[in-house]
Amino acid sequence: MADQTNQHRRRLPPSARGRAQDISRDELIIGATLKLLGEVGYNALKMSDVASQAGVSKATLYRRWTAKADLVADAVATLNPFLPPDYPGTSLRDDLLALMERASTCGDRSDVVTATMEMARSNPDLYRTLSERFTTYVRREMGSLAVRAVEEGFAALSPVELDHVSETVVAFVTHLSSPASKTIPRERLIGVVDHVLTVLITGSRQSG
Amino acid sequence: MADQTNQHRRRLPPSARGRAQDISRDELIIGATLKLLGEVGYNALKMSDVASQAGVSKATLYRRWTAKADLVADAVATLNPFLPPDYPGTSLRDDLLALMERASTCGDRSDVVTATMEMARSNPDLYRTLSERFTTYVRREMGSLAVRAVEEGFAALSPVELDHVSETVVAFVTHLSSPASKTIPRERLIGVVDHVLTVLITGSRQSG
DNA sequence: TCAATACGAAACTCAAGAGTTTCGGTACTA
DNA sequence: TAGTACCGAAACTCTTGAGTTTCGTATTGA
Repeated sequence: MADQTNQHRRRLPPSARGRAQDISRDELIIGATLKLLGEVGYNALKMSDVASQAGVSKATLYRRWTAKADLVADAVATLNPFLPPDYPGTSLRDDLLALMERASTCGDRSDVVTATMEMARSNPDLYRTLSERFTTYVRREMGSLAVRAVEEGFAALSPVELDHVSETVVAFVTHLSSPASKTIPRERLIGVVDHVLTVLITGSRQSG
Repeated sequence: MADQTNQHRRRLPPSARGRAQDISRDELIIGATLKLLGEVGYNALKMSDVASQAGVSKATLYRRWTAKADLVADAVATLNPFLPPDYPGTSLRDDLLALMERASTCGDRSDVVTATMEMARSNPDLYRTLSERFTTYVRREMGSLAVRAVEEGFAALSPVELDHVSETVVAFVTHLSSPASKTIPRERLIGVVDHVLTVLITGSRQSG
């Protein structure tokens, strides 16, 4: 599992001679970028705000990234914490819910989802990359859930069907990530799990 | 069915005396706005471009709308052609596909969907309004399709279930409206219809 | 006919914000 | 210890684009 994340890193290389760059500042800058990105979105994000939020000078920013778009691209690319959710394992339903919650919060940075949509038009490549990464993550997790579903006695899903269930999860997470509410109400996630995902996986709906 | 669309019209009222405004220019301006909005999105949309595209002077624009946001809001509000699709009526599947196609093209202006997402962050109210209108439209059409499904012998869907199917349609349409491709590939729509919507409505999947 | 307003064209004002530069000083390396 | 590159702070340049104003002309209602 090689890391393909660094493929498109846009951070400028530090110089060979002279005083070394303080690498710990990278982290501060990326963190500040993500925080502000979540709060105000891409267009309203100001480099000067990033600098002051990171406790760093603007010159330091531009010593590492040549442009705002590059910095943001690298920052968002950092959003890897697509760790497997803590599956309660009590039921398929509960596990699905756990997955939805994890996916919709992106590891505690839910607002970045809408910020990404905002960037989509001007940075289609970046959008595509993130979108694919996200889908891949969900698909992988859904695969393991599907295995468990079979163990619970449900008919197995074909790979194609699994793809569609995964896409459904992604579609709902992005759709529900409204810029209005910071977090997706839990009831809505439950509704999707009970009335959509469960139906797709088990192939039958309960009366109601 | 009163028209609630004009509720928030932001166009300035014309003066009582003096030369009358040429109302036919409104149409040109709105048209140009929608066209450019689809092409370049909201942020990159320039008022001067709208003016020249409409064959109108910038002064004329500002005689009618005080700000870019207002013009765009009115323009997007125009996007009412949420007419019922031409249902082929040959099968539930075909009708679903027709609905998906209609919804995803918004009456031939598919790009506006992604432009709307771009505006979501800075204009949450506008986004909410459009989103609700869209959902309402899909929900209404889905209702009539559900009736037909019952006639074909499928178990009836509860209102709650119908809501979720409708939301699924909306989620997929917005999700598939990538800024990359102008139109959503038909195969993808078919995939969603066959592997998601049909399953949700009929409550069973064919062997995959 | 006349006052009021619309129209296009084009020059204009203004604010915001990206990116740069300078400076006084610090830290690393050879 | 000399040279180089780092750092923060702050002033700076420049572009972009929204919104305004002016002017010469065309309409309209009274």
